[in-house]
Amino acid sequence: MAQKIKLSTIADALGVSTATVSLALRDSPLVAEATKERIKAHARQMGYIYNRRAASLRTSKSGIIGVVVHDIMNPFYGEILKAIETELDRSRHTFLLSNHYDNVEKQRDFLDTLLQLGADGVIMSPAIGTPLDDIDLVLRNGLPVVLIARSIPRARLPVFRGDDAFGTGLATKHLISLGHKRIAMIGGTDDTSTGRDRFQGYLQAMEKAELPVKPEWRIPGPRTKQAGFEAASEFLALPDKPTAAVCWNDLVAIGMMNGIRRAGLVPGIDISITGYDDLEEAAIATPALTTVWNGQPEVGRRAARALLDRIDGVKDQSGTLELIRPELHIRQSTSPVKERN
Amino acid sequence: MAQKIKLSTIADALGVSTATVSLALRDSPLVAEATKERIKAHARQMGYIYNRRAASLRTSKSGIIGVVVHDIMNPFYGEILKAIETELDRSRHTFLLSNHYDNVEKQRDFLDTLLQLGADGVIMSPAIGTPLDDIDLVLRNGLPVVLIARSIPRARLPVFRGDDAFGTGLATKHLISLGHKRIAMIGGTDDTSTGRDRFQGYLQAMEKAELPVKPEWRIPGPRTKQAGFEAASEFLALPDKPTAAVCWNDLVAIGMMNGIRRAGLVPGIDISITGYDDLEEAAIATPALTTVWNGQPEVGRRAARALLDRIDGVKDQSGTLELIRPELHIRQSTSPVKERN
DNA sequence: CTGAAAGCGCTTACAG
DNA sequence: CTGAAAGCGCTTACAG
Repeated sequence: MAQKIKLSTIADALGVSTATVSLALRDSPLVAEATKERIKAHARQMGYIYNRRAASLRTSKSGIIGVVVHDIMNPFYGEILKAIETELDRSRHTFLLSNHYDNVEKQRDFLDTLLQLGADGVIMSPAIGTPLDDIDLVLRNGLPVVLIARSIPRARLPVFRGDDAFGTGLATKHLISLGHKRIAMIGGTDDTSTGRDRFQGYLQAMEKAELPVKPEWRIPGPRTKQAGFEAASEFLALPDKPTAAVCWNDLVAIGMMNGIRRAGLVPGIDISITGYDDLEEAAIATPALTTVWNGQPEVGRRAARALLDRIDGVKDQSGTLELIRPELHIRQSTSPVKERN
Repeated sequence: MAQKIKLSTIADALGVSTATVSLALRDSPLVAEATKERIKAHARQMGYIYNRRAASLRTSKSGIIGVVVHDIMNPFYGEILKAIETELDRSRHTFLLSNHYDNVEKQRDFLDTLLQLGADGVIMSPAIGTPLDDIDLVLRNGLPVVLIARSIPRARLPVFRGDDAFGTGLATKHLISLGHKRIAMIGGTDDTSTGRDRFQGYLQAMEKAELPVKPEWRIPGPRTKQAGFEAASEFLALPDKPTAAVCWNDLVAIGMMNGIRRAGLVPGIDISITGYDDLEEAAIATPALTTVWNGQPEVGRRAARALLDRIDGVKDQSGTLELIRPELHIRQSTSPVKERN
């Protein structure tokens, strides 16, 4: 590997100062056009590599934005990340990604790394049980935070997420309108705002229709395809078996449809199923999944925009809560009730 | 936000030098135990944040390892990433992730960022058409590179991937052993080593069994569920319709099974299907997918290990090619041929 | 339009 | 075991 080229190498070679080279490479109007061209050409030819650590040490801006979510392999987050990536690319920020797997320690390590690297901001879907102290530490050190998908109780932070109660309400009412009376709610946890809200939306819709809700009809827990698949047998063994299920998300719904089919029943005909999120996969599942669009691209885009605005000092909207309004997408996994004994 | 705490703040407060503080915080044996404790306690109490850019500027180590793949939303890469993450966490490296979407420019931008940040190494599944020059630039600047999943022709780099030709050979032979004679190969591109190898494995198995291969039976392109779903109708419209399909990967296979079911046929009975990769999802698809295990955890683990060894100067194994031996996992999506019409 | 100089916050020889 | 000093490679007032 050749001798390291730095600003002073170029400055010396061309007989100018490092200040001029620095300015020229960043296209400053302070440098004469001809000088600029000469410097840029030489830098290119020498294979000069800009040292961002040095610049960052001096300016205390790093161009790094951190993003932490539960698990990037979950397509729900994947779809949000794609939107964030698109926004950040446009602003030439580098984004540093991490999973916390709902492990508060792991999340804290990552936030620490961001602080050490002098990150410009962080977008996070907070781990279950994130203490306010962890957020305070970050804010005290001047790192702006924007939340996605989940809120943290009592934290004054901008948050972008869907209106979960409204969403499961839509799904539940849809099933009720198809004549279903015994409707289960499968998956999710009451440890997150999302979990509580989705369950509430279902409960309220049932109550409003004056339909009874048996405690056994709530099978909490499942959040993945695998878990949804396993929950199918539990569901099918329920006494006074429900004819429909509102699922926590599309993954659980798709897993459950697979499980139902394995048991010899036809999902969408024998049992109606709704999902949540409207992942790309929902439309090509068989039967195509009736689900609630949860605005992933909107969440990602707006969160990234809000953070960038904040970094650029455009505005400080701490405490903003933007609920994206979900939409019901009706497909083939729900159909009029067909009473079976 | 409070005054920034730095080494000298602590040094001044305790009446020692910054050198001592620096050493103490890194637990150097050069500092007396009592002094160390005093310094650490004070640092903790003051909320000191280590400035990694400053340290990195001085030491020219950053603790950052870059990882670029085609698309992290693809669970094949997701499963590899999980293994890499586990290895790197252990060594306290931060990993910087990016998708290149097979866009050479985007990949180059990312490599550039890594160079600017003084990354310690990079693990990449190179974009289609990656020029040797891009790799040379990175190597010339002292950044070690390890490849996963795909090779770059003529690049002397360690690469970790599955033995693709052997793998599709396994799948094809399995179908032949079930009596299938007309077997299609769906998806993948001949623009990557992987694509060429998988097609070759299929071809060779067919030839060895003296079965004819019609050009129409090769439907190149699909690599996602969506595309596999769409390819189903193309497949079903084939003249002299095949009774089985070797699919590029599990995503294509699962998409195709959905498409076949939509057309009123039963995948696994009417048409036998094989996947590739053995994603977690393969086992819970319905029917459960017969597929080829492609060693994602092994690929990730070994690639990370190799890079870390390289960084620690343990060894330089440029040119190593580690082919992980695939295994056939037989499930319900393949069954003895049942001639129709 | 250009240059000389200071400083960002660390770590590393070197001296004691 | 501890300290004084130099230097990593930039950028930013400031002066001209």
